[in-house]
Amino acid sequence: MHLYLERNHISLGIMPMLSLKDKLNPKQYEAVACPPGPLLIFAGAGSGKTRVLTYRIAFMIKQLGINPGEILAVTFTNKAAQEMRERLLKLLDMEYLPLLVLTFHSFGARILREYYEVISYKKNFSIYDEDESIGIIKGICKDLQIEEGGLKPSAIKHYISRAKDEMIDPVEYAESANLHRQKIIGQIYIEYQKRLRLHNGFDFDDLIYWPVKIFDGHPDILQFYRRHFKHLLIDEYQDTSISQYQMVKHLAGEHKSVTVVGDDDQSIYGWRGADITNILNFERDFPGAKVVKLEQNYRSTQNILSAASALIANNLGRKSKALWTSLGEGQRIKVIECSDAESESLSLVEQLTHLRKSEGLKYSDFAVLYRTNAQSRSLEDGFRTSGIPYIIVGGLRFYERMEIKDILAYLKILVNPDDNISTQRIINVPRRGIGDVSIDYIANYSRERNLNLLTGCYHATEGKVDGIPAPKIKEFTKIIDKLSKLIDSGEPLASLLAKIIELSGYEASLVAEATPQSETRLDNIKELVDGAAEFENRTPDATPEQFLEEVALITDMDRRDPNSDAVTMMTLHGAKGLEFPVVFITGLEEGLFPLIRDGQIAPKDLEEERRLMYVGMTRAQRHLYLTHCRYRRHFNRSFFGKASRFLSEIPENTLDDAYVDLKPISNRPKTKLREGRYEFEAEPKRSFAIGADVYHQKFGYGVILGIEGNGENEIVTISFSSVGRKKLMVKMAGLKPA
DNA sequence: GCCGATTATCTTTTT
DNA sequence: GATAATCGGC
Ligand SMILES: Nc1ncnc2c1ncn2[C@@H]1O[C@H](COP(=O)(O)OP(=O)(O)OP(=O)(O)O)[C@@H](O)[C@H]1O
Repeated sequence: MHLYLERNHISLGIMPMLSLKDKLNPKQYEAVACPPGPLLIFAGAGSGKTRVLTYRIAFMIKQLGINPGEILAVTFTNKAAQEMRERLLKLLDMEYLPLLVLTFHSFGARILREYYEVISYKKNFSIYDEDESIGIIKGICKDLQIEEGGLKPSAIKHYISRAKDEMIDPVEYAESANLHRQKIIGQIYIEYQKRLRLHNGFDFDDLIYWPVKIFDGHPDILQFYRRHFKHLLIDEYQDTSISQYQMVKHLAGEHKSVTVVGDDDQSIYGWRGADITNILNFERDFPGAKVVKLEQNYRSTQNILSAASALIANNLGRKSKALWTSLGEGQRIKVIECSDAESESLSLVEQLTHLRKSEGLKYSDFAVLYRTNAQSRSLEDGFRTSGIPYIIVGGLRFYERMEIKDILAYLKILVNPDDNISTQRIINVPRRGIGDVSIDYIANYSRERNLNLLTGCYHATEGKVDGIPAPKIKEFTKIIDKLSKLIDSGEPLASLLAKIIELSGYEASLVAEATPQSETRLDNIKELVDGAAEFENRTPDATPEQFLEEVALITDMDRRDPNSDAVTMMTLHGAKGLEFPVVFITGLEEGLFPLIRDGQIAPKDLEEERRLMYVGMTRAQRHLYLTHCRYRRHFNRSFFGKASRFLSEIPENTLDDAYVDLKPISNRPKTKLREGRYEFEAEPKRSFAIGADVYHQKFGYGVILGIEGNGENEIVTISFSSVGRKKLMVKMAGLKPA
């Protein structure tokens, strides 16, 4: 084997073996270079699984001479796909790679773009997001007069999604339903699938479900894909669902060149249908599979690794994995107790500021992680007031914003007129005097005649729909007419969107509103046009449908700009696969993390929370901080007091005791004035800004953390490198800017 | 019937 | 602390 490779390298003169062996340890190399066939790389955090996967692709292309077009690489997020592609380009020293690196969902969408006909769908289908899917379910509950029996539409959607993950079709689901609740869901599921088809739309789960169905029923199509993609490589295999697994099985076919990498301890998407048995049963599913275990961690120091390993050892029934590092003991983990969320944020600022200076780190070397998106609000406050650059990734996505979805809805119905969901969305946006009652009339009229809603609108302009004054609806159809002409004449995407914004009256209505909110909305829709222009540049012969598809599947994670120096704030889920020199895991309170609803948590859910903690801890390279608060306002009331059980599962000897139980700083009294109906926070003149570096004669250098009082009574909280936190009167302290 | 404004509700994690 | 159901004025 080695001989063969050596010879190849010499004759081809590319990707010298030396560099490959330089960059991989023997185990990793074994995985990278083993001949195509079923291969499982099963290993703990930071052991280089993703790296091995990437190198294996490069190896296949350069050393084995495999045509890149025959390789299909699947990642968990679009961002991960993009990163892997970039790394491959660099490794192979190429500018263009005809190789597919994408998510299961993107891949499924591509299959459907080719073969929508065999499942009786039409061209230019829409892809519905979670909100739109739930909207359809709400409509069904209303129309069918189904008493949901306390089931919320979002809960119903969840059950339907899980069914699709398990490839259970609506009729099957309804027939096997035993409980009353399941029967109701089955009924809704049947109607939901019907309506999706009627609107020529798919939900996220359909993007896997239908391609698998197509493969099930059409051996010829399956054969085509098998011939095309002879080598499959899948990252984060522990978080694949049953439907995704079936897709892999289908595609693997006889050739069975399937490389999967994963770590059962990092499975954190069970709630979304991920099935850990996929990875645990790989050897059974693919007889003769080679298994490579990687044990050296290249990311974290020993303290961090020991702590994470001890924590995850509390889970039962896992496959234990050895993990070691040569990076040394490193710093101990610091636990910080704070009085409330506000002081938690300030503590982060304090630690970050010191560490940045003492270690010469960049802001982008830091990550702040949390369990729920809602926590980002209080966390960002301290950063904002201290002027520390940060970026929140995840949460509300750009393309999920109301104004963006409104504009895109216009584009969607131009592309897919059957998309009643989008028609309904913008028929009266901006307001043109067509209320809910009128829309209902047109909707009923349309349904009775098997027309889509848009066609119904045209009928209404001819006075065919009772109770609808033609002129108002004509205002709407005229806009659609004009836009249709533009799209038919091949108007470029960005200018088409600009026309939508103008002709729909959307822009005018926002300008007229003239509030701070309408201003940002205006900015956002302009950014949308810019984004479309950028998309056109990147993919010159792209169609509007392709743009809509990209927009439907893109994650907000892409917003992390590698060139800007900012602290990253994101959920623990979002941090999967990433690494940072310094990681703060926040909100470690019993109830919040682990997250517990209605006072109870199932053992398997608790284990998933623990895996999430494990994922979070193992993102850290050199410094790990864990914070928790004594009090936290959850939403309306309710506060936690107890520290998370996870903290007690971390061995004492990996913790820095100097920071255990740090005294909480007192709450800054908020000076709030009421004036009319608006609330202002007083912003008096300050001698120093929060975050400023200062010098004190006795205490030395420090950073301003907080400021209270005014003029003569101005008091600053300063964190000094020498003595820690102090409160001083500005008048007396004789502070100098440092 | 439509619209703007006020009240109630509810908040995990995401492709 | 943002969105959805509800209310009262036009
Ligand atoms: N042989 C090696 N030599 C030097 N650095 C390595 C080696 N293998 C991996 N690394 C580095 O270790 C870090 C972790 O690698 P990678 O992200 O591939 O691990 P992983 O197993 O996918 O991690 P996780 O499962 O925790 O996301 C990366 O910074 C990578 O560059």
